[in-house]
Amino acid sequence: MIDQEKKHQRSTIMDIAREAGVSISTVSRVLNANVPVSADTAERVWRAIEQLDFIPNSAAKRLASQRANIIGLILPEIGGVFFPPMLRGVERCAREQGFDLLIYSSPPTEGIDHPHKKLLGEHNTDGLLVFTTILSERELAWYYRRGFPVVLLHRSPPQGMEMPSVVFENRQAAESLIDHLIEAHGCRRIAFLRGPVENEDSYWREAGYRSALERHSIPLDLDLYERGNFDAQMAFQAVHRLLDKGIHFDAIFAGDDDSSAGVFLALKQHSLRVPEDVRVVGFDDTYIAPLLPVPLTTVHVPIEEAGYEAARQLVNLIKTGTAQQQVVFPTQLVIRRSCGCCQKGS
Amino acid sequence: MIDQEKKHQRSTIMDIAREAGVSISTVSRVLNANVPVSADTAERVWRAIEQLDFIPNSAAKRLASQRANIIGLILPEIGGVFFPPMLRGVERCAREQGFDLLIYSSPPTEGIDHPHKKLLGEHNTDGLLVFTTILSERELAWYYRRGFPVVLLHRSPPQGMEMPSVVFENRQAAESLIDHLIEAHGCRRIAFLRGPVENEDSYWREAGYRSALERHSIPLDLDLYERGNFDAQMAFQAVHRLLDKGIHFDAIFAGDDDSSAGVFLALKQHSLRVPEDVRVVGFDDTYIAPLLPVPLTTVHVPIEEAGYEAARQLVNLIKTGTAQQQVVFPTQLVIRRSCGCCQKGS
DNA sequence: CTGAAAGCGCTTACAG
DNA sequence: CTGAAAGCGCTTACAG
Repeated sequence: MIDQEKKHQRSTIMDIAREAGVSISTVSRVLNANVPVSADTAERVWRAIEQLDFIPNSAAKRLASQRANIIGLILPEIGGVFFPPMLRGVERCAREQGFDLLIYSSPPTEGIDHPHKKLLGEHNTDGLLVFTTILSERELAWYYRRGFPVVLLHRSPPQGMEMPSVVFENRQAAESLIDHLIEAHGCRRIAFLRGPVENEDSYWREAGYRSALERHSIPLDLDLYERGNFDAQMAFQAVHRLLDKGIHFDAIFAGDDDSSAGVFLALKQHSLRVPEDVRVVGFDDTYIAPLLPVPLTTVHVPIEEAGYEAARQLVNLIKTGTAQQQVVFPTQLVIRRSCGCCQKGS
Repeated sequence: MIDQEKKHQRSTIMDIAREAGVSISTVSRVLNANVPVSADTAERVWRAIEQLDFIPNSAAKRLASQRANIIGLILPEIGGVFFPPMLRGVERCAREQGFDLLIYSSPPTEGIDHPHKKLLGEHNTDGLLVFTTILSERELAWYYRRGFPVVLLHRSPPQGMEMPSVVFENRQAAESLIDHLIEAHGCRRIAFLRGPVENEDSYWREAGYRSALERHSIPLDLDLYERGNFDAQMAFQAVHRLLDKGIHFDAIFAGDDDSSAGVFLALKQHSLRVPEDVRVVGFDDTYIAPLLPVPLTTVHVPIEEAGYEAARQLVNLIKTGTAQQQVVFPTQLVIRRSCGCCQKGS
């Protein structure tokens, strides 16, 4: 067991003022550099700060200034390969802007009324970054009514709320992915693993899938439509269901990269080869895409950049009261080998 | 562009006091439930709180109580598959304990003196969770001298500092992993990809590797010793270097699971089959282990549990001034197929 | 069980 | 350019 000593006495702005022979107002001014201060006063103050190893107390600062300089990030759960780059982007921006980052990952909370308002809000942050569907429309409205800065990431604002949002181009990219399978590889029976039901990315990827089929006059076959949930485990089971039902397909659009990993595993257990027997495509181009059993054909999504940008918009909204209505990040088809391309190439 | 309305006026403890017809002291007491309050006063206060949708201002609370109820987590960088479960554990514990979680991921900062002390410390948190080598010994000492609560995760305390730490059993597990390759599969030339130089896990995994070789009278061959850095990219290059130099080996201990992914890729490019030509083992048992081209034989490390436990120790240290000196989590060999076991089995 | 009052460590008009 | 003073919204001895 460790028994910790008494706490060391921190120095305050008053100690600095005394040491430098000025008032605390002046110390505050040199710290914040928002008002002109004579060079040699500043010099003396800095020396005192250095000497006493002074770091301003954030709670006092926040209380007095009515600004927290904290942004909150709230997301449904921390997992998969998608989350780290997003957080990296958010964190980098926060640091650059001098904001602290408070993070909450919340398990599903069905039926509870506004479960989050006590965790993250005007009482402890200046604004909130909200990832996908973690907050219900009612909860978003709660913040919105108060004029509390919120930026949505991977989600568009609900009807009637003008909230800035950062999203991706999903539909077109999904369409070209499916186009590629049909046109370059002659696929006609492309299974689709749908993502989470409420998820917007999921919705648009499906729209792209449907539209590609339609443009090529391939009727939608509901047998080929399965639940994937953007999750390797679920995808694994979904493919097993398809195979157990004896459904035939020549390709699978897994919905995202994580799901593709589960797809590979299930196919292998049934001794189906990729891409010879079944072609597989994902979405996101996370770091596992090139590492999968067959390098994955997928769509590149600039996840870290989007995280950064969302934080940027939030800081703008906090500081200036304005932000861009919607930022849509472009995505890009990445052809590797799981679709059947480059069979013998590098 | 979005232009946000004026901010909504938040209610304070004074509004509640007025509404409930009591003093602010009483409101504070029912909120904190640390002092007896008569049932019907409490009732009235709660009603007022409900009605005015009151949430106490954390900055004021922190300033007045001299407790932040925030723990800080500081780590070198956010990436790989290791990070999400760790953060999930930390976050879950923080939430359960009513602590906010502040997170800093810092790029390498060589040569700067105490670069972190302004980011995370007594001025904005109650204590710090420090992951691996992100803080230098000097920086740790800086916090230590002040009696600031710090718990180390994946790292033992430096000489002379009694800091609680949460670590894993690496050495024995690595040894059994290598034992298995030698005894069950007759390997004699086992390449080793070392992790980051300063990393403690890396150090002990190497110790286990060496000791297994020694116990089987296999001389250590430095040709088989490469830099891996716990990273798929680096591992990929390392394996290429080995092969380009024409060095022969019958197995690779990749150092961790991420590295194994890079190893698979490099071997495939050289048309070497796993496990027929080369057996591969990893460490950590992250979620990609079963998803790799050949399900990975590795060592299970309870990452999320350790994150949770580290946060738990930190909260203890903050609240009671005491914590366990060191918590060592057991690890466990997980045999899959990349070592050559279960060739035709499930 | 309850209230009045001091105090936490800053910021920021207001004077000068 | 600088200082004195009020105030941010809570907590917590101190009395009663």
